[in-house]
Amino acid sequence: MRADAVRNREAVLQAAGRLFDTADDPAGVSMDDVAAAAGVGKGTLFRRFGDRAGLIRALYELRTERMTAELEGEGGGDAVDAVARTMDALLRFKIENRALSRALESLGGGSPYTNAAYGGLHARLAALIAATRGPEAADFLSHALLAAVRSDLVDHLADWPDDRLKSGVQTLVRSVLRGEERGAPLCR
Amino acid sequence: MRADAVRNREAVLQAAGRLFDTADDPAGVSMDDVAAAAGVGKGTLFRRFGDRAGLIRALYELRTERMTAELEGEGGGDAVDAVARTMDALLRFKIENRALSRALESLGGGSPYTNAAYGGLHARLAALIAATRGPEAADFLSHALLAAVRSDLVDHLADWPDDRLKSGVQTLVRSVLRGEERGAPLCR
DNA sequence: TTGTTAAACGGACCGACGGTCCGTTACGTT
DNA sequence: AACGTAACGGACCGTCGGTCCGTTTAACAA
Repeated sequence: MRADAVRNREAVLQAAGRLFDTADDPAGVSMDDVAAAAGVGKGTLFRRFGDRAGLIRALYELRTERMTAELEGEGGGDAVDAVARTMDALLRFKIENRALSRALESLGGGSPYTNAAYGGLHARLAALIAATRGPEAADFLSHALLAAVRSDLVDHLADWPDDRLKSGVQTLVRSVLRGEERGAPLCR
Repeated sequence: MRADAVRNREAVLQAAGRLFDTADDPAGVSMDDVAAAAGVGKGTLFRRFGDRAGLIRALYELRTERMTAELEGEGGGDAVDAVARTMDALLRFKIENRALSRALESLGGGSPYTNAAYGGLHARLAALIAATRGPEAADFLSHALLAAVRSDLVDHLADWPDDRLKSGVQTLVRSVLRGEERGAPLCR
C-alpha cells in the first residue's frame, strides 16, 4: 500500500472516530462529513472502505481489538467469573462507544452478527455456558446475553446509574449460568 | 375525519402491510412504493402519518393489538407459565412479522422502546418477574427477555427450526424466573 | 339542488445523502 | 529524469424522505 494511502486511511479512521464520538445520533454523521473532517476526497473514502458499512465496520473492529485483547489476557476463575468479566467489559465498551455501536447495529443486513467481534464473543460465551447448561442451550443463551447489552438498550437505559445497569447484567449472567440469586437458592 | 380520508388511511395501511410482508429488506420499501401501491398521492401519505416512522408505528401497533388482546384473555397458571406464554406469543409475532418488526426496530431514536407494545410487555413481564426476583432485578431482566427476541436476532437464526428457537427462549425464561433447568437443580 | 367552505388530495419539487466516474496528481521504481 | 501505475478528489448521478401549493371534493346549510 502506498504511503499516501496509509496516511489517508489513518486520517479517515481518526476523523470518523471523532465524529461518531461527539455525535448523539450516528445517522447524522454523513460520508461527506467524514471526508471533509479527514481532509480527504470522497472518492478516496469510498475506494478505501467500499461503503458506509465498511467504514463503520473497520472503525468498530479497530476499537474492539483493544477490548478483546485485554479479555484474552485474563485467565483463571470459574465459568461464571469469566462470563461476568466478558459481559462487564462488553457493557463498558457499549457505553464508551455509544454512537459507534448504534451505527454498527443499525446498518441492516444482519450487521450486528456478521462481525468479527460478535462471532468471537458468542463462541467464547457459548463455550463457557455449555459447561453448566449443555451445548444445545448454550448457543441461544449466548445470543441472549449479547442481546441484553445491545447498544440501543444501553442507550435507552442511559439515565440509570452505571452500577445499576452493571448489576442488572450480572444478575442476568448468574441466572443464565446457574440460576441462583440473592443468596437464597430458588430451587429446593 | 372525512370519508375519503378514512378510506385512504385504510388503503395505505393495507398496502404498506402487504409490501412489508413480501419484502425481505424493509429498507427496500419506500414511501413512494407505498403511495403507489395504495393508489394515493404522496402528500396524502405524509399528511396522515407524519413521516415514515409514523407509518411504521401505526402499522406495527395495528398488528400488535391482536396479539396483546389475545394475551389479556389468558389468565391462570403461575408466573413462569404466564411469562412463557407471553414470550412465546411475542416470538411467534416476530417471526410472522419479520420485515415489519425489523423496520420498526431499525428506525433509530429509541424506536423499539418508545412504543405502546413494548411498554406494556415490559411492565407485564417485570411484574411477573418481580414475584420471584424482586422489583429491582425485574426491570432489567424484563428488558433482557424482550431483547432476546429482537427481530434481527430472530432473523439471524432464521435457519434454525422453529422449535429450537422456541425452546431456547423457554430455557431462558425458566433461567430468569427460577434459574433451574434440565430437571437437575444447579444449586446444591 | 345549489352554493360555500374547509379539509383532503396529489404530484411536482427540493435538499441531502450514498455512491460513481474520470481527469488529474504524485508515489515508487528503473 | 522519466515512466507507469495507483491513488486522489470533487463534480456528478439516482434515490429517497419530506414539503408546497394549486386543485378537487366531501360535508353541510340555505
